[in-house]
Amino acid sequence: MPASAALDTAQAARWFHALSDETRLEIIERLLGGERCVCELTDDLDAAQSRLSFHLKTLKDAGLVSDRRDGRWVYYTLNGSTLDEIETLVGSLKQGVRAAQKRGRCCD
Amino acid sequence: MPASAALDTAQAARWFHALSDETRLEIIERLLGGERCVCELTDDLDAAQSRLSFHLKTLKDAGLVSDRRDGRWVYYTLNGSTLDEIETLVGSLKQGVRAAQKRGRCCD
DNA sequence: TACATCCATCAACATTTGTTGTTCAACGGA
DNA sequence: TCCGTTGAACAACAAATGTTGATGGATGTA
Repeated sequence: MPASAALDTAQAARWFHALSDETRLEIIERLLGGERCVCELTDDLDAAQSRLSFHLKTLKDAGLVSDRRDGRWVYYTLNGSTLDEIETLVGSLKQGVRAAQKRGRCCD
Repeated sequence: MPASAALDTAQAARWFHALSDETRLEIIERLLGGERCVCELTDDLDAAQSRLSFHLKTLKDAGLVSDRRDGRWVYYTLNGSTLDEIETLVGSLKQGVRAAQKRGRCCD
């Protein structure tokens, strides 16, 4: 196994892009408190419904949140397993840097 | 102390945005092998120099890489400590989700 | 059935990003 | 000093992204 497995840059870019917007991060912050429906989020964030719908779709397409319909409401939840994968990815980058630093030190 | 300290969404968005582009991720992949000058990167990635300069600036502004001039060359390195911070951030989100799931399970 | 609410989707627009080619400053070698 | 190389910065353009307001489908209630 190589020090850092080849990075799936396309997947990583999708994940990080989903996380790269302040509105979406604020949504995530709210979802840390547990499941929320869109109407709660529009209230909390004082944002137009279509705007939130757009961002929720972005988060959903990236696999960061899941939705569940209950009657008239759609509830969104954070997807823990995707966060796991992202943490693993960042961790492996970190490890790669450490290895590179070690090599740098020994062979300069 | 709240389950998850308030997220610095502006900072987080800056970091994730820097990581949200495939070209930049490929640069990072190369830097995992250690310090590289711009000319090596243009060769490796077969990209225009001004394009790489643009992406390197983005990475540098986000604090993900540092540069060092040596004569005619400028060498870029990954910034391990920023990756640490990002990993911590993702980790704390993850922890937040777990806590939320527990709450969900017990009080439904 | 008629009506209100919740939310996804769409079009139009504004803003932000990324690309390409060019110019210019800094540096080292001849 | 003159010349070639490295890489940052800029302008012009192209493409992607986010915002707003409007529409319509699905659902629950009177």
